[in-house]
Amino acid sequence: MVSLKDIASKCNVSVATVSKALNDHSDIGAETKARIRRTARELGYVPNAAAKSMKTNRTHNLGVLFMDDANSGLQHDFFASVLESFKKEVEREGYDITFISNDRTRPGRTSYLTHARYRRFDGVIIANVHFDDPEVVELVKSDIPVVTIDHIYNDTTTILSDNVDGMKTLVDFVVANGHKDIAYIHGADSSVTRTRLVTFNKQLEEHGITVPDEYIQESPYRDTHGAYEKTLELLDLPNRPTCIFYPDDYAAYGGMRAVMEKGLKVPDDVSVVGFDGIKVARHIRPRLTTYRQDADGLGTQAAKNLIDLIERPKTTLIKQIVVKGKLLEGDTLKKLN
Amino acid sequence: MVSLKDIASKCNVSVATVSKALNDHSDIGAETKARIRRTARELGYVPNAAAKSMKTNRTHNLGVLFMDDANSGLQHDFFASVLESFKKEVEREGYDITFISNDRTRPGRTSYLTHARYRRFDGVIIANVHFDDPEVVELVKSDIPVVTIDHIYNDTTTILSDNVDGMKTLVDFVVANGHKDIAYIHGADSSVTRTRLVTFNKQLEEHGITVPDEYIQESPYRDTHGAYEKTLELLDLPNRPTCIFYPDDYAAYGGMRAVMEKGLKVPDDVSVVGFDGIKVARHIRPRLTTYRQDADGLGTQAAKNLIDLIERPKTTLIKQIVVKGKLLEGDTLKKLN
DNA sequence: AAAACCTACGCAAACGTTTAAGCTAATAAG
DNA sequence: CTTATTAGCTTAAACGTTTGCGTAGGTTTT
Repeated sequence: MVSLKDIASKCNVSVATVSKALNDHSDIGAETKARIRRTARELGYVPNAAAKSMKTNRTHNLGVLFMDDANSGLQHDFFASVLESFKKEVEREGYDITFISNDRTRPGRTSYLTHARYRRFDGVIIANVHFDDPEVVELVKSDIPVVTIDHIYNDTTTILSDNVDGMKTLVDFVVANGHKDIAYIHGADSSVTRTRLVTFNKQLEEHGITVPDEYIQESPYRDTHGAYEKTLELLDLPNRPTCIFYPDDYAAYGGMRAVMEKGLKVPDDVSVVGFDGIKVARHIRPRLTTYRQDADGLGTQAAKNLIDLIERPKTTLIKQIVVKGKLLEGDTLKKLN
Repeated sequence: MVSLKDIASKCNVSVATVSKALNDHSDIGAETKARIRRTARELGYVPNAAAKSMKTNRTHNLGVLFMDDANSGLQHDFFASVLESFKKEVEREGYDITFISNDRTRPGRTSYLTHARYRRFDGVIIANVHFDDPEVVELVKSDIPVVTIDHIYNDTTTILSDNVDGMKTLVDFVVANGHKDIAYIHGADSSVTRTRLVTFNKQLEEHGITVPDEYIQESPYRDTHGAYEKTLELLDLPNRPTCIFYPDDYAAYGGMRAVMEKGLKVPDDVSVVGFDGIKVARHIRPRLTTYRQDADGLGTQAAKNLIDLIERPKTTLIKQIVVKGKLLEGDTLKKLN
């Protein structure tokens, strides 16, 4: 590997001069600069990120921490979308991204924070983990700039999908279509889940609709089978709901399966409403009626804010940024009026 | 950040001793070692990957290069699965992964190879890119250990999905179910596409079936709309096929839509066969009949072989490893006999 | 013509490691 | 009792950068 030293000796200047020339410092003569740069190009010089980072204390490398319950990792559509746009945005600013390994079973593994320190990440984005995990909390509380997705900590910038708007929008839409018997299979307990559930109840109340207890069920996120079974229970109810809300689109597909297997039709007999707006759903008939979270927006906002936090720590505030999604009208909601 | 130096002065030993103690060298006394290690723990010492890499010329960091035509990035199910298992496997061996940025439009960007050199990746995995892109070729030809997915270069270890087996299996299965009029909408030209197409024709020939030219159509990978339109054309043929093969599962869904919109039924009127085995397809009815590529196997093999290449260069051969998938029977193929 | 000021470069230290080689004192061998 | 051996530690150089400070020579100001 060719280093500054090689260029220096070839140009008969000092290493310092070469460094300054390549970094375009003002105290190097124009023709010297040109000569050094030409030589650098000729020799195929590539700077060494490690050496650079030792001096500058900046790696231009960001850590990504992610893990969901189902351990779906990168196959989690929503997270993949967020990460993809995050990646694009940070790359524009010259940053790379590296995963913080989350294999908790590996012998000799280090904590998330230790890993982040080892790699000297300039910042970290955290999504979809167990936010109350002590290791996650430790990382969040450290001096490393952090942006979280969909979870609020004190003193940490958070990018939130607008779950309130989402649930309100869906409820309003469903009610506007004449539904009154609306069930909700919500996800496992988390701040997001609570927000949605509270909003669900509140918004229906606004419309003067009360929800019987047995209409509210719980099933993990992205668990088609769980949703399938809960749906069967709901369908067996004497007062069968006309519409069922699901925690996410995957679950909704599980629910649709249950409906069909009962010999019923979506949406003629039962309407189905998802949450997420996974990409593939647009390509499948019937199209799911759902609330599309703006994953791209979340990723981009996360990137911008994290970089601000890193590069302009003095002037950057800790913020909570809410990103609206939008209703995706599909074919799984029946018009009752 | 606490460094070896801090530990050294606290323990009244030299920095060298600390380094050796932490790396368990044999020429440090047992009690000294213990004392140093305890102090390191107390001070919260975390080694500096950059400094380490400068001395050892190893970063324990691997580059990931990926881009598909549709620019779906991480949202590409198949690649996400491959990458996920690759990631898990390399993390077990103490490696991290970092993306090689592929935004070709960014001003001041560097080539893939330059990026890889800048970060001093120990190795690189390449998937789904334009394999004849000069920048990719440059990277492959460099001295950096490389493993490619689904594309063969000379002198590069490749992990291949068994497209021959896949297509044979599908053809055999479809023919065994009594189909004789089988159309194939294949993907855009690539080595994978060619392999599948050749095998498709050959295997049908084996069964004594000839395929009319108009049954062979082209539509890009993962393009539901393209597949939709080609399917419409096929359905308008006087000799309408009884079964249509698609380049991938996404495309298959596009095809199914076309069938439905024509007022026909899958599989009663037209059978549909995909390729890939995307995860979500298992949750949606009707279940797609397809060939599930073993993405996990590909990722794991890629990881193992890349690490071998890095850690045991002398004794590791350049290989081409074929990973079989398996037939996924769904509900989209009609039994005609 | 002396004083002040640029311009363009070099010097050297520093970042945090690793490691070959050297040194000292204690122990084992002859 | 001398001499080789060994255990345990230190010294110092090196990896490839960046950057504050120094300085020599030239140019401008008084």
